[in-house]
Amino acid sequence: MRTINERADVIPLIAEAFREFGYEGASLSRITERTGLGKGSLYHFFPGGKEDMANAVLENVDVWFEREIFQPLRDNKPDLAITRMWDAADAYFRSGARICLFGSFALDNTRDRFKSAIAGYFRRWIEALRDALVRDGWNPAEAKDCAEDVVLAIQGALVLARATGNNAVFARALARLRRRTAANP
Amino acid sequence: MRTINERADVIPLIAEAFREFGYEGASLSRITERTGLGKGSLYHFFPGGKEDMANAVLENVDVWFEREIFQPLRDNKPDLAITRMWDAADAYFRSGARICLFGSFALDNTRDRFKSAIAGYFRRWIEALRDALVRDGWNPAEAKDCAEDVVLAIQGALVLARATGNNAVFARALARLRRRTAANP
DNA sequence: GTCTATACAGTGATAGAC
DNA sequence: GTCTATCACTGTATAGAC
Repeated sequence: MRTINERADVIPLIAEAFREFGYEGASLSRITERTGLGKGSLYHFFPGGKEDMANAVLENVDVWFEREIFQPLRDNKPDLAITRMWDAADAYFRSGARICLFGSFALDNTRDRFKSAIAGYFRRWIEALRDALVRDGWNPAEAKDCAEDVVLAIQGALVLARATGNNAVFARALARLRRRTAANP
Repeated sequence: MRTINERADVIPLIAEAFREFGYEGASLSRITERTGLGKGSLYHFFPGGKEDMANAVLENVDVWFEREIFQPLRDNKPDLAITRMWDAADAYFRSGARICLFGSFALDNTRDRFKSAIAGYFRRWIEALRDALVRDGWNPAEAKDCAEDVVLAIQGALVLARATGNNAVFARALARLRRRTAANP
C-alpha cells in the first residue's frame, strides 16, 4: 500500500522543517524525513527544488495571515478585529513555541532570495493594524508608531522565547501589547 | 611575503561572516574568503572547527557587551548608564545595519548547540537593565516589564530592519524605547 | 603559522523504472 | 505519483610539507 499526497498537504510539513532548521539547515533529506516523501515526489510537486518549496511555504503562511488577520483588520470593526488579531497571533505562534518563517528568513542570507515576500508581509501587517487603530480613534502618528512597535515586538518576543527556552516571555509580551492596543490614547 | 595573524584578530572577521550568512550558511570556504586564511590556519586557531569558531565569536561579542553595557548598568549612575546603553547599542548594531548574532543563532537549529551562551546573554542584559531602572526610582514590577520589552524590541527592530531593508525602522524603535526608559513612571 | 592535497559524507538535483 | 540510482559538487575535517 502506498499513500497518494497532494501538494497542498505537503506544504505545512515542509514549513515545519524550515521552521526547525532554517532555510540552509533544512536539507532535502530532512524534508524527506518530515514529509515521508522521496526526492522524486518532492521534485514532482516542486520542480524548482528547495527554493520552490520555500516560496510555496511563505505564500501559504502569507495567505493565512491575510485571511485571518490582515483582512479583518482592514474590513471589520477595529476593536473586534484587533482582539481577534491577538488571539490569532497567539494561536498561530503556539504561544511562543513556533517561530515566524518570515522573521527567520530575514535574519540569514536567505533574505535576498525572498526579499519582496518578506518585506510585503511585514508592511501589510503594519499598515492594516495602523489603519484599524486610526478607525478606532487613534491619531495617525501614534497609530503608526504603535503598529510598528507591535509587529516588531512580536518578532522580538519570538526571538527571546527561543533564546531563553521560555515561552512565558512571549506570553508576557503579548499581554502587554494587547493592553497597549486596547488603551485608546 | 606573508602575513602572520593572531587568533584575536581573526575572530571579528569570522563574526561578520556568521552575521551575513548565519551559522549553517557560513561555510568554511566563505570564512576563508573573509579572513584571507586557508583552512590549515583556521584549524590551527580553532581545532574544534566551525563550532569552535562560533563559540569564540559569541564569547567575543559577550565580552564586549559585558564591558560596554552590562557592567556600566550594574555599577554606574543608572540614568547615565542607560543613556550610554542606547548610544552603545546604536553604534554596535550600526543603526540597524548589523544583526545580533545571539538573536540570529537563536532562530535556527543552531540554538541547541549554543544554548547557554545565548540564554545567558539575554538574561544578563535584562537583569542589568532592570536593576538600573530600579536604582533610578522605578518600581520593581514595572522595571522588569520595561527591561524585557527593551531587549526584546531591539531584537525585533533588527529583524524588521533586515526584513524591510529599511534601517529607519530600527532608528525609530530605538528613539521610542529611549524615551520610555528616560520617562520615570 | 600557512599552505596544498586529500578523504569522505552529505548536498541539491536529474533520469528513468514502476 | 512514487521510488531508486546516480550525478557533480560542496561540505567539514585531516595530514603533512614548508
